[in-house]
Amino acid sequence: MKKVAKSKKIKEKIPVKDKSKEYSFFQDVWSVARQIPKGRVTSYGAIANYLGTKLSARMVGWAMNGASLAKPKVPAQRVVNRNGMLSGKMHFETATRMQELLEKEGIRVENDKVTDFQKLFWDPLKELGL
DNA sequence: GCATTGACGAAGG
DNA sequence: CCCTTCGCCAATG
Repeated sequence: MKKVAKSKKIKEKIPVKDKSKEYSFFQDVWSVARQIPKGRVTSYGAIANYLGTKLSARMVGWAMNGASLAKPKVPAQRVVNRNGMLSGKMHFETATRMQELLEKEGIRVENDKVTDFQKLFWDPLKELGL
């Protein structure tokens, strides 16, 4: 994979558990996130599950923390928690940025959560493989 | 190097 | 049904 964008906040350091692996967990997460179809959403747990670390959904969230540093941009707004809630909206440029992006794609957001989340849910395991 | 935290999630009370 | 605890793993203090 390409090198990750240089960051001043997180330096250029990318968490890599095993150097023998050419990818980092971050990049994998971003990779999956970019494949989320427009107008669809998924959850941190689903991505974690796809990466084989479903018990580490928190790491996905952590990875998304650096999503804003990724290039091309990662549609982090399409990634919500298992409840369909925009748990990460506060990490966007503005508190309303995430919702705006989602509504722009035709996703209805109500009270900080995606309506019809279950219907719009996009499971990488089901859609990409398996 | 231990303790706390976190864009999560499942299980238990 | 709401709240607490625990697990997961990496970063941060």
